[in-house]
Formats: sequence, C-alpha cells, structure tokens
Amino acid sequence: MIETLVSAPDPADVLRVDLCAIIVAVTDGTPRILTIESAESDPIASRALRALPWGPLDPRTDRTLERTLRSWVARQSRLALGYVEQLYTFDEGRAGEGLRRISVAYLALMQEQTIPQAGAGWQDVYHFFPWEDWREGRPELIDRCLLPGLTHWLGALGDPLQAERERERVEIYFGLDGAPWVPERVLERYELLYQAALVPEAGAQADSVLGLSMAFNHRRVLATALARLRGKIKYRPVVFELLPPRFTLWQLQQVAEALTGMSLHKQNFRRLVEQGGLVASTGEFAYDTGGRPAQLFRFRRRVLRERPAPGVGLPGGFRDS
Amino acid sequence: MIETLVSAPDPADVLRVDLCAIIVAVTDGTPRILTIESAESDPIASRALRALPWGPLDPRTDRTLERTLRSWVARQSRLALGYVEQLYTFDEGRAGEGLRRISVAYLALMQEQTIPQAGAGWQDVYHFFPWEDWREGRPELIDRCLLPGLTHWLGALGDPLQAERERERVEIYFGLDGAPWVPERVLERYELLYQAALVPEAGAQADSVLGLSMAFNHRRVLATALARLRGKIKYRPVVFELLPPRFTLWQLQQVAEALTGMSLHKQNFRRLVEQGGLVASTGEFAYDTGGRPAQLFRFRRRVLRERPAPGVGLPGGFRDS
DNA sequence: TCAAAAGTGTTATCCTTACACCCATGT
DNA sequence: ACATGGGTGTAAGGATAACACTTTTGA
Repeated sequence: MIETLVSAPDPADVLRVDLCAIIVAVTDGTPRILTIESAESDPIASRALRALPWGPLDPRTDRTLERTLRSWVARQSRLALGYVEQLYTFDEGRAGEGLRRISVAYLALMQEQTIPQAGAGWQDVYHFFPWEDWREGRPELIDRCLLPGLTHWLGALGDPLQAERERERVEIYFGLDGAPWVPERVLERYELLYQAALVPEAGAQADSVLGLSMAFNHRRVLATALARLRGKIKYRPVVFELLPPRFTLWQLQQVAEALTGMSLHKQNFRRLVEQGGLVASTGEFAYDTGGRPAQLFRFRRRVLRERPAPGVGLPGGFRDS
Repeated sequence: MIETLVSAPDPADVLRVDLCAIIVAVTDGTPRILTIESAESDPIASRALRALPWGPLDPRTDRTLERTLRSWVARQSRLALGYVEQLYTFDEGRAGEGLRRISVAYLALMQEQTIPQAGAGWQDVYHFFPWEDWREGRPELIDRCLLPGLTHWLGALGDPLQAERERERVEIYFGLDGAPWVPERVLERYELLYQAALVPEAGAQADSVLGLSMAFNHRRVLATALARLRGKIKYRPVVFELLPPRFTLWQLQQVAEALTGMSLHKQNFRRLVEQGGLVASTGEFAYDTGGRPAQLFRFRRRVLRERPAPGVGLPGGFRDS
C-alpha cells in the first residue's frame, strides 16, 4: 500500500541475495554442466554469455533457500533437481549501479536430460578448464600456455619476497618441481590464473585456449564446484547420484575418471569398489558393452553403516594403458 | 535525504544478512569457543543467552563478507582473528516481525586469549554436546539419556515406514548395532536429536543434561563447525592454527584429541605425525612437561608440497590407556 | 625412589599396487 | 580369428596397529 507512495530506495541500501546452481551430469565419460543464456549479454561482443541458472531470492517468498533454488531451476530449464548441496556463498561486491549482491551457490547432481528450453544446454566442464583433464596424460596446454603466462606474471611482480611466495603457490598447485598434481586443488589453480590475469572473469574476448568464459563470476563458482566434487567423491558415495540405479563397473569408473580428470587402473578400481562394499551385483547383465556382457551393479546402501567414509578412492596408480 | 521522508518499508520486503563467527581455541586439552551475551535475552528465564559473536551486514559498508566479520568480532570482543574460513549459510526463515534473515557463518581458529569485554568468554565445546566427547570412553549419557529419548521418539512416529528409516539413521549416526562411531557426523547427530525434540534450539529450559543451549540456532551452527573441523583435521594441517609456533608432540596430540573427541594411541600418533613429515624438530626442549623434557617441534610447511592431503590421521586405534 | 611423561623398537596384519592371465561376446 | 571389454589370481611392498621396553626429568 505505502509502496506506491515512496520513491525508489537508495540503491546503496539495497542488498540482494541471489541463488545459483551448478547442475552436473556425466554422460559417456563427459562431465557436463547445465548453462543458460545470460540475460545480460556481453557489452562488447554483443552476444549472450553462458551463465549458470540463477535468480534472486525474493524476501516475500516464504521458502527455504534450497526450495527457492529448485523452483528457479524448474522455471528456467524445466528440470526437477534430485541431490542438492550448498556449495559456497560468494560476495559479489557492489555491481555497477551500486547494488550490493551476495550469491549462494548450490551443487546439484543428476543424470543428463534433454532441455526443452531455448538457450539452455549442457557444456563440457573441461571446456572451461582444459588444464584440469589429465585423462589422456598431462595436458600439453600446461607447458605451452599456462606456465609461460604464469612465469611472465611472476617476473613482473615488484616485490621479490612476494614473487617467491607466489612461485611456491604455482609449484604446489600445478605440481611442479617434484610436487604431485592434486586434482582437488581446482579452485586454487583457477585463482592463481585469475590473479595472473590469464582467465578474466566475464570479460569480452575471454574465450580462449585457456577455456570458455562465463557470465559474472560463474566460472569461479564452477571451479569451486569441481573442487568440492573431486574432494567429496573420495569419502562420500556421490558418484551414484550421477548414475542410473543399475550400472556396470566400467560406467562407474568412467564417472569417477570424468570427475577427477585422471585415468584409473581398471582392475584395482574394481577391487576397491567391490571389496569396499560400495556396490552389490544385481545378477543382471548389460549386453551392449561391445565385448563380453557386463554385470549390472547397484549402490549398496548398507555401506553407509559399515564404513565411516565410503567413497571411490583415488589410488596413486592412474594411467591404465 | 529521502530516507527521512518515507515511512518504514514493509518488513516483508526486507532481507537481512547476518554474519556470525565460531571462534575455536584449544587450551590444556579443552576445546573452547568464544561466546557473548545475546542482546535478545531469554523471554522466559529473563537471563542473557549465550550467543556466537554476530552482526548484520550493512550494505552501505563496502567490504567483503570476511572483512566485515573481522571488524564485528574486533568490536564485540577485541579479538583480531587469524585463520578464518567460511562455514555455511543458514536460512533463518522469517523471524517474529516478518523480517527475512540469512546468516553466513565463519569458522576461525586461534589460541585462547583473555577477553576484556564483559559478557564475552570461552566455553567448553563439549558442554554443548556432551555426547561428542569420547576421550574417557563412550559417554554413559548416551545410554542413559540419549537412546531412551530417541527410542521413545521412534515409537511415537506414526508411519512405520518412516520409523524404520529413522531407526536406521539413529543406528548409523550413533554407532549402534555394529556401526562404527564416526566423530565427524556431529551435525547429523544434532539434527536427529533436534527432530526428536531432545535439544530445543534457543528455548527456555533448554540447558539440560543434554547440553547447554544457545541463542537463535547457534548451537546448530556450532555443530556444523565441529563437524567441519573434525573432518578437515584429517586432510589439512589446521591443528597448527590452534598451537603456538613451537609445541611438543604431546600438545599436538592433545589438540587432535580435543577436536576429534577420541583418545589416540600415543606412539602411533607420534610416528604418523613425524613420518608423515608434518612436523620438524627445532632442537629446543620444553622442561615444564612434568617428566622428561620434550622436544619442541614446528609445523613443517614443506609438507604442503609433498603430500596431497597433509593432516593428522585418525587411526582406528584409540584409547591409549 | 617413584611417578610421569618422552622416546625407541619390533612384529603381525592388512591394504594397496602392479603384474599376468583367462573369459565371453560381436564383427 | 581377433578386437573389445569383462573378470580373476597372486605376490611384493608399504602402511597401520598393538605390543613391550628404555630414558630422562621433578618431587
């Protein structure tokens, strides 16, 4: 009632909370996320930018954050989400108009479905982070593009003490000089590249050999999600959210490999998973495997009671063949 | 300028974001958090409730979330925080007056300091969760109070199917019927007890043999923090944030035990920590140990480069003596 | 001398790793 | 026949768990 009488509030007083969803699926060994076309298009290239499904939280709507998110996603892409967990809350600072924004990101796992909505679609995660996919061995892009860029950045730093600290970060996070490559350090690597201005957020000409860009800070959000997923897969049975109820061990392995970005030793993977009690055979078989028919397994719920941290371990041994 | 002219906005339109801090320290084997007296006191008992340091985010203040938090804490308790990480974002729903609230919680680790501020002080974490401290063996309170309460709740559930599901949760989370006790399931246990109405949030008469109460949902926030900490200690060197720069292995073990709530096997703990490369001897000794002088160690930063997940493992073997 | 805590050594056991090899199906 | 993927067995190596035992201080 009074609303119509007052003039618009000072933008500096307004605090907006947005929700956004990283919806992940793995199909045929490709990890993908759902993107939509951002309403706010690229000012320079004047084309729509890829964005994560998102929307503002309306304080009038009396729902929980998670329910609001689900309804946003349903409206934007006609998807009913299953497994959802809160990921992180990002401070977006003050946007152009002086509006202060906070965004709460959620991670959702599902099986890929076709999206009827125009503009929405599934994108290969590694198109955004090509250096994170080590399934075919160490990506040559690291030596060809990343390290030269990082070295140049290090060289341009004024303070030699800071340069030394930053060099250590580069070595640790990118697995140089004897340090191991640690798949779950996705965010640390992204932030390093961002600091070095190699992966601009939401800029024009941001698509490059160093990956596709996204609207806002959504590429950073995605990096956070991949890091969480790579970590969590090892101690929680999240992989099964990405698989049908019955699956072959090879399918399971492909999902694990897709997420971690590493090739795993087949026999050992199978044993870990079976002996770990993570799966149980159903007695059924899949005949469309291209070779000998494979047993179909299901997730063995009882493992939750038996083991403190049931997940698919990332054994040291990758690179099967 | 216009502010003074317009009437107050409809509370239903207002969205407030609060920040709150769980500040943890461990001294002499006791894990403690910093609490303040809540401004809003208990309506029934008419005494001040314990609360976590918190404050609203002012959209005019152009800072990041974390910086805002630090300044709030400094104002309320004169503490300068060191290590800080974001914990979780809670939906507080709609408070009495129709105001919608979101709160972003942060976890901070430090060494205990005396707080000059009146009302502020350090509280033993296990006073809030007495069932979580297994250092002296399985707390008898579990069998005496918790399980009877939970069993009664299960019995009162209408739907037998739901009762079966809930019984399984009880068994898994409280380590019954062959299931192991998993220290990091703090939140799951709290939520179960909350559902069973055994640990009311922010109510009168909430202090009981089942632990002290806190204002708002702060006890739930604390449960989230303890869960995070118990999990993280195993793959990140967070313990060292709670210790002075030089420490004895026994101090280190006490901190690890305090957080996990389990007694650890002394010799094996020492070996894991030393062989794991987590610490390095300084050559100095502490003579005030009550027995033979102990070597002083320091955190060995280089382990960050050598090991993917450097933390103090929780070996299966607890209960030293 | 005794209590208390630090520190060393050893062995059995289990898990991981890395091999090598066999099986069943479609083309 | 052979390519492809499914599936089994085993032995070496390393980490963990559970012991027992010695050393050094203060009271």
